[in-house]
Amino acid sequence: MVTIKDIAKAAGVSYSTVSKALRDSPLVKPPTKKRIVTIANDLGYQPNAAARSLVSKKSNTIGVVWPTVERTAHAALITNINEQLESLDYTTLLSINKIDAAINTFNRFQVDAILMFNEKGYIENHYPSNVPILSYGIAKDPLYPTVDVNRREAMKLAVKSLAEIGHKNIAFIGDITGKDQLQEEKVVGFKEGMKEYLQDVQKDSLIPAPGLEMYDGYLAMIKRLNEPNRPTAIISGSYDLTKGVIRALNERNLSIPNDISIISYDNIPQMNTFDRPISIVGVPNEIITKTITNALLDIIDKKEIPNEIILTPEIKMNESCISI
Amino acid sequence: MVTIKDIAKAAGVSYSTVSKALRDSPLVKPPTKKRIVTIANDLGYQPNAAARSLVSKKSNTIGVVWPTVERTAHAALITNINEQLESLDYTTLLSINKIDAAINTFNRFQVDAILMFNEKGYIENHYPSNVPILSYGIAKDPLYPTVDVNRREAMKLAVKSLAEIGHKNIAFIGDITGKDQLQEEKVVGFKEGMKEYLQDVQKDSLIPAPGLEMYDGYLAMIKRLNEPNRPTAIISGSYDLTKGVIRALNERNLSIPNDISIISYDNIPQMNTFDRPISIVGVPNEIITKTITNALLDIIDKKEIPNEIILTPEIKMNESCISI
DNA sequence: TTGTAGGCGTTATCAT
DNA sequence: ATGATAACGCCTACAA
Repeated sequence: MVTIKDIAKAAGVSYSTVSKALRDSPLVKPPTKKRIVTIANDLGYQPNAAARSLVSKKSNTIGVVWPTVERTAHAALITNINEQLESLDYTTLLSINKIDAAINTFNRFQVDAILMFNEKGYIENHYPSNVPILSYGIAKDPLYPTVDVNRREAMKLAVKSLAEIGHKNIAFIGDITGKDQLQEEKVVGFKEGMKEYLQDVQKDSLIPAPGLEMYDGYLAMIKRLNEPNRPTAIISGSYDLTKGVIRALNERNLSIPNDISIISYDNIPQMNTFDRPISIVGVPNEIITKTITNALLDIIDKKEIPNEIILTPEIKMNESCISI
Repeated sequence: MVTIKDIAKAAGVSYSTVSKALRDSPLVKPPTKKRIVTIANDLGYQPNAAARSLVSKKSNTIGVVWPTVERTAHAALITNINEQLESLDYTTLLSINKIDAAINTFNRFQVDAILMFNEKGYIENHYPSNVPILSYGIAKDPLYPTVDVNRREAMKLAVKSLAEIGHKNIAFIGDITGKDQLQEEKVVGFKEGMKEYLQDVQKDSLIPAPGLEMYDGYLAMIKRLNEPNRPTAIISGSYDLTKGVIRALNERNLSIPNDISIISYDNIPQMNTFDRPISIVGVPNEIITKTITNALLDIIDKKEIPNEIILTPEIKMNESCISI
């Protein structure tokens, strides 16, 4: 392992000069600086994070608690956040350990902040941590400052938009079991919308998907199509479900939008990869990640941030929906 | 942040005694030790990883380079490895940055070893690193010690087993584009097996799946079933594809194994979640992870390890295959 | 403009 | 059995 002392020796200067040079301090003459930097590169110098954060109390690192790798739902989010933080000179480290273990690890490593993915929609415990924590998920009486998306509003918005162009028989497809709070919010929003903008939710307006994968959407939709009273519009709870729904409609030779209009939740770039445009409702991915990144930087700087940052969804209607 | 000095003050001892007590050294009297530990807990003491690894040159941490979170293929592997390392008192940290950036980060943090997921099947560059690197993926002329699975052998084994019970019309379903070396190995193995144990590969013995997800398997299989000369046995390239194949067969009212026998690659626990047993070929997940964990520990201890550790697949035949 | 010295939290080697 | 002290690699006043 090559240290600044090695560089100092090679450059014939003191190691504090090296330290300054490498941090591009104006206190060192350009030629000296240049020489030192060159030598550092030649030697393949890597600053020692341990030593650095020991003295500076800063690691320029963000820890992400991510207990369930298997769920790809948030992968796009993390990829994005990672990129943004990198451009800000922060390193992102992930831990897939249990929440408490992960938080412990990040405390020992003195990361500057912790981002906690609150996947199930609730956090049971308050975990002791010297490092500030930001949570992403449902913001109901949150133990930590929380960034969340107003899923309820998103669904109401979708219903409203469809009602405005004459739809009455609208169905929601998604997880309606109530086990996952994040999903439950969508159901509630849908119901509220139906009550507000139309008469009420008919029983069969909820199409239960056994899971949130594409295939679940496919199966659920096929099942629904075999029953009477076909809806004129579908609101899908997620991108993957939408994929399945489209496949089911294709299989039955039903046209979007002539037979069925469709709006999908999840405002992510992948939504544009369908063979036809699909109307979208949700908070754009970049807005979510930008918000999280900024909040992270703010809590690092010990700025006051609101305890709940609730993002408002947008709707992008296009030719996947027609008036009726 | 509470340090050992704070504890020392509170306990009325020197901080070096505290250090010993916390590391459970025999050099400190039991009562003193107990008192110190209690105080440490009360104060919520967390050892500082930076200071510790600075002096001990050890961080008890493994860095995992994982450039593509979106691919769930290795999620089960990582989860397992993480658990095993945790039980050995090692912490696992993931980075989804580009390979070179990730390796840099881990070098700065002085992790004890780096595990690199070689997802595409090849590593282009040799990345400078003071920390030893272990790679998981194709071991062809590897730049780093590598753990890999003999996918080729797995496919040959599958063909052999089917040939032995009388099958002649065997088809392989998977990625046959040759773009992914890991997948290509399977194709080669299948072809070799067909040549060795039967006459040859017929053209339509390869069923091309556009991707590796369940739905790809479903589509590809449906397409194949619409063509003449139905195979009597299918060898599937992955767990997800198998899910799709089964769905397609169900849809066409074809019975496993009466109409078609089936063997699937991927020896993972999830294989047991089908509604019927499916024959499996591959290296059991735990063996892969055990091997990786052990190799990691070995390179940390600077033990010599073979440059390539190629794992030999097993086959578990069951009632999803019948004689013909 | 450069060098010296103190300290970050911890471990390990000495003394006491 | 306990305490003092040097060292790990780096940063930052401060001195020269």
